[in-house]
Amino acid sequence: MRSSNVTLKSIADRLNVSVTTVSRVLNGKSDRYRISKETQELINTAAKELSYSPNQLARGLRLKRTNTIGYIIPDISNPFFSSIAKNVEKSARKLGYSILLCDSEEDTKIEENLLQLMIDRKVDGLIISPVGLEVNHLRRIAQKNIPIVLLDRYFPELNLPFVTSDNYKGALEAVNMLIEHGHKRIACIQGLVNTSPNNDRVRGYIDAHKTHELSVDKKLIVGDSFGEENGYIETKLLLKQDDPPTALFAVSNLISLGAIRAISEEGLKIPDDISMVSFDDQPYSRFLSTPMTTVSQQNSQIGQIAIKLLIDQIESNRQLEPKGIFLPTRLISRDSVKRNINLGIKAIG
Amino acid sequence: MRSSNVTLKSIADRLNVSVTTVSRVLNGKSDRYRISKETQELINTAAKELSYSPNQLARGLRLKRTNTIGYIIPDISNPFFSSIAKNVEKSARKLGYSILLCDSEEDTKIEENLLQLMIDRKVDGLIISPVGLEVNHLRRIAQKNIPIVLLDRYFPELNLPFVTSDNYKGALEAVNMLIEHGHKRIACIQGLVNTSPNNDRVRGYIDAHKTHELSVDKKLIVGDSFGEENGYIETKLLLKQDDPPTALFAVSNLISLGAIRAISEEGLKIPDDISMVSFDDQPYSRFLSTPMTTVSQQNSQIGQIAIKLLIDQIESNRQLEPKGIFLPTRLISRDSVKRNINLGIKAIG
DNA sequence: ATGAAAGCGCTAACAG
DNA sequence: CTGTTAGCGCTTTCAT
Repeated sequence: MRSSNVTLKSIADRLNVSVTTVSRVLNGKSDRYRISKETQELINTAAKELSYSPNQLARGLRLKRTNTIGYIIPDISNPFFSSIAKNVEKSARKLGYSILLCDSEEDTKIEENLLQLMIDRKVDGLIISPVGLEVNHLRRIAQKNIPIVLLDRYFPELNLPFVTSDNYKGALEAVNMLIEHGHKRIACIQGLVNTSPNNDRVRGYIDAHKTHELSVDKKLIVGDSFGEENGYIETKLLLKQDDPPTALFAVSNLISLGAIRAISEEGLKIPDDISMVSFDDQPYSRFLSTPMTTVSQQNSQIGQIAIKLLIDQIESNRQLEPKGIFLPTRLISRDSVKRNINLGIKAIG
Repeated sequence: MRSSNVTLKSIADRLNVSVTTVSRVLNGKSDRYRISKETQELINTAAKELSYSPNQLARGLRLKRTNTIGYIIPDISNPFFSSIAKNVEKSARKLGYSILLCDSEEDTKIEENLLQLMIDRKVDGLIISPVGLEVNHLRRIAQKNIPIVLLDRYFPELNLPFVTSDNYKGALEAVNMLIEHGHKRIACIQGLVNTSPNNDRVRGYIDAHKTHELSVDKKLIVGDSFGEENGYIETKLLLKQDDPPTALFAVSNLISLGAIRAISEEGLKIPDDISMVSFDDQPYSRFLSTPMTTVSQQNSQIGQIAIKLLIDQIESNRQLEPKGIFLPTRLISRDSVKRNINLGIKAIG
């Protein structure tokens, strides 16, 4: 029951023409094949009347082209990813592509299955924010010459185009600022370890110390996930240390939410008792009980650029010489950082 | 270049058997067709060796079944929708379905096109959070007997299954509480007018007044979109009124963010100068400068139930007797509501 | 226990 | 100016 089934054939039969002709007219190739005005008329009106619409499955099978893009994200409910997803979908749609969306739940195994699933569904290309701990499944894709663009997370050792924020510089700038405000014990609550955004941000954190000839206390680099829970737990522990940090560098928006929870539970105040800066600006960041100083990423550009890169690749039918694109971040100063008076001699700003 | 193309045929040729046999074995129908153990072996190993994986386009064309669900949302970057999307995708994936995701940008025209696009792609069913102002395109779908479930927004006049929060009761409870705290001039900043969640919430707002034999000042019901901007603008205007409200009922999380911005710009404090309660709890709600009293919805259940309902419909191959499911909300009290001392005589809690 | 053939709906090569 | 034919990769009916 469930089908309308107006096909090229049904139109052809009804008008006593061949499916070829119908196909040609309906695909705007009337001129190239010099189809008579009358048959054009006939076919067009019939198609409209029956509200014909081509079966994209059949079309895709024949053409080896589906106009759909596979999109794999580690967590669509994370506002960072969903704001990017918005622009990925929108840009794709404007260029005539649809999005097959899957969530890998930060699980490499799931990601791997999803990848196969998308290949089987014959997507024209892939945008993926990989979990980032394993490369081999991605390398396999690359070898199959399926157009692909990595988003947010990349692999230095892998020759694939990617677009991401300049996480290193963003972190460097943020931690520099903290140090210049007199902080010497700055904790870094990291996300998923060995993931490029994480590594780059931690590297920025460390280099900021080096620049200021400050040693890094390894015990102050903690955590292992981009989630809220991680921020909460690690902050709890940090605050219990013998020599607790005077400032916190939270590597993601969710981490900082967890950190805030822990800090307030301990009856402490930001920035009076502890200063804080967080990666990822969010619409609510400025309205938090202490408006948060953040490192803001260009979420809308990231998605757009990734799609453009990918569709270029698809439509030019050539492998892109793989290049990585780093987008600059912006440090947004609000109220969560205070000069550290204990030792804060060097006045600033 | 771009293809591996291990097909049933290529396996069949290599082993000198028919594609039929290969198909049967690989689909686990060996027993039913009494395929010999040897050929089974042969085929299975060959398939593994070549890492065969069926072309889902071909399969879908033949079977008229794609195991994909079309999902249309008005704004994936809205954390309310993205948290639902998380569970829609996850539940679908667990049951063997993929999600074709599109964003209608709260635009009926786009929504209509998207609907056709999904039908052409032969999705097995549809989950849609419709814009909600127009019904006809949805009615048309219903008539085509394509399984569909409405999410968040529904149409009383339309016989389609839906799942949504009990917006009426949620609003009723919230505004009741405000009134019982002595507020008599409560503004309601609404979302997209004539949309079911909006209408139900506004109705709750009005009925709360009726219950307490309080008249409703129409000038206090303002706004026209679920976005942040709307919250900002309307709050600005409200605060300039001759007899400004002592409390605000914001119909969405984004609206409340806008309202907060306006309130703080005017140098006012929540709840000292104005009380506030907002629909939609978010992870950050408790950390706002004034922890926000909210009406919390069961986002994860909503998505799950919608998918279950839809897949039931798909796999039972029958139209569901369309029923609407309303999920209860929960009022989370925090610090954004204060007893109104001006006239607040009736003490409470 | 296995295969041949038809067909899902479409496009393209070739033919006139 | 139009049509015939083949085929994309798969499943299923009907035969044997």
